[in-house]
Amino acid sequence: MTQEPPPVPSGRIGYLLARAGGRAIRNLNRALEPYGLRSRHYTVLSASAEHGGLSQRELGLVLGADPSAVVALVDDLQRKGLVRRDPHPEDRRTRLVVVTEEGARTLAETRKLARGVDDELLADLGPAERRTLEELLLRLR
Amino acid sequence: MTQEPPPVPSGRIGYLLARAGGRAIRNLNRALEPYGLRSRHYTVLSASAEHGGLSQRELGLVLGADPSAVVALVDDLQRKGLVRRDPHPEDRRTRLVVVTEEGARTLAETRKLARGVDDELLADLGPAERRTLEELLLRLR
DNA sequence: TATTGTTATACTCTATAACTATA
DNA sequence: TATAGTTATAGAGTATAACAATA
Repeated sequence: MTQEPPPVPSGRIGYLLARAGGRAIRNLNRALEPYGLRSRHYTVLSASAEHGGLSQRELGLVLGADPSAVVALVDDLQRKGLVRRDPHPEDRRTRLVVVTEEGARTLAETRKLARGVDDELLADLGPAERRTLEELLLRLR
Repeated sequence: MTQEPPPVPSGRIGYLLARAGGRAIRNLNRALEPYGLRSRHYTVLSASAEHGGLSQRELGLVLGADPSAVVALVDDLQRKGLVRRDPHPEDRRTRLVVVTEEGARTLAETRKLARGVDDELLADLGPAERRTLEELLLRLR
């Protein structure tokens, strides 16, 4: 019976990122279950709110997801009354995803859950280390 | 037409991790295509080689995957002759996943690809920053 | 009783191609 | 011709439950 902790493949930053990221996503999914939402819904909601409305193409870029995947996510949020699809003032092809008042309320509540998941993930890091990590992550390609 | 780069939801380290990790995984999958392998196969190969043989249960912990998912991955690698399932000397339930000579050769080649994916991801970071990032990632829960 | 590996299965995610309406 | 959104669909990935062999 082996007792050692599982080893980690050397020189694989991508692997470490994906493993920790996957864990964070799974934890947030679990936390969002009572709302009938998943982490990607939260990201759509959060990104739309911060920008005051985003096209679905832009949301795809934020999520790193295919536009076809965005459609289903926005459908879900719209069905729950958390976002609207407004016409774009200049381009009639484009539809702006705008957070409703109820969406803003849900966002405020779920943001706490998202922060909680991050706090758990980063529990062993100090505030300065946490900032360093975030800064480095933002500079990845 | 909006010209700004897509914004990132604030205070979401888990999100940043998952996004960068997902990109790294996709890039490695693409690079491994000529070998008929995917990034999870590479991780199994790499972890087994470093430890000199791992049980499938341990591989599941390394991958952060269900044991049932490990079975299929090891099946694939065994079919290609890159790993063997050896009996465990002390526990007859357990089967040790051991890298074959051909597996070691494939690992040496694909390791270069994995390093290349990491290098691309980290192109904007200096060596010290890169070490810092890796160290912080290893301390995440 | 608990654990390792296995199978089957269902569900989610992701990726692709084709279509429409607009530009 | 190119782009935004949409639909349908196939393929990966993930999770769960049940089972046999072994502890």
